[in-house]
Amino acid sequence: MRIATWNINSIRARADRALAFLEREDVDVLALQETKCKDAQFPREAFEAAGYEIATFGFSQWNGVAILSRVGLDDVTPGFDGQPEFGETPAVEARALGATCGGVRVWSLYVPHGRALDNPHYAYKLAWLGRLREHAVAWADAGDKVALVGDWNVVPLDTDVWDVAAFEGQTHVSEPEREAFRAFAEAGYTEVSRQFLPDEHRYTYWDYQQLRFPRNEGMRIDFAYTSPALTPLVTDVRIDRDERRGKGASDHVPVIVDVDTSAL
DNA sequence: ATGGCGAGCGGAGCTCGA
Repeated sequence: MRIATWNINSIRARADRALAFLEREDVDVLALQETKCKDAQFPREAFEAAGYEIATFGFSQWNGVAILSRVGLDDVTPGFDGQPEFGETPAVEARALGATCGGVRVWSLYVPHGRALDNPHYAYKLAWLGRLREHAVAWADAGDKVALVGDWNVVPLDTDVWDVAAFEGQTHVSEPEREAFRAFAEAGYTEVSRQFLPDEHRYTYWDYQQLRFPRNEGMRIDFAYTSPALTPLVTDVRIDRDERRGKGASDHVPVIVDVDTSAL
């Protein structure tokens, strides 16, 4: 089974690219982030015609997550219990969606950005990751095969960005964020993109501005954490860097995880 | 060259992103 995760930066602007990607890479399950639409606005028809079931979770033009699957889509869960809220009128944002696909519990995650170290969004980000980790521990203890995939908005290592000094004092590289990210590994999860692609300066995101992609000045912020029961079944991970090329690309590229489900 | 912000909303210029 092939699972992919992709911050697509608007599904309506890039439905064609998503369809081409699914076909090109023969993807079974696609976790999307930043769909940027309400559930009713999601362009379902083209994906259904291609053989996918669709679960969406979106309230507005902000955030939004979805899961497409052609290997089953069960127990769909918008958000996780106790998910921290944000906003003037605090509310759960559309940043997490769980579904069971072909024996694997997949969570499409769009971790809050943080905005700045002194911004309330930063505390929100840390609380959000902390609460998710509590669930992750319980799922691992239960022996579940869990894939926590998405845009984590954390740069775990200095070598996951072209010039870490340029990010001094900013979000994504701060120690509390890195600690919150590592906490999943300490809970027994394995970030399998690192396992299969350990080389430095291998990015999943390049800003639209300042020729970041042509200069290969990017960041590695999209990851796939697998639970102890799932990790041994992962046979390969790839980053589809070519998806960043050309007109109309998202600023993120897909991360592709292959799972041996022959025993499931 | 793989390219110089992009998307949504709304109908200009703002918010958000990382």
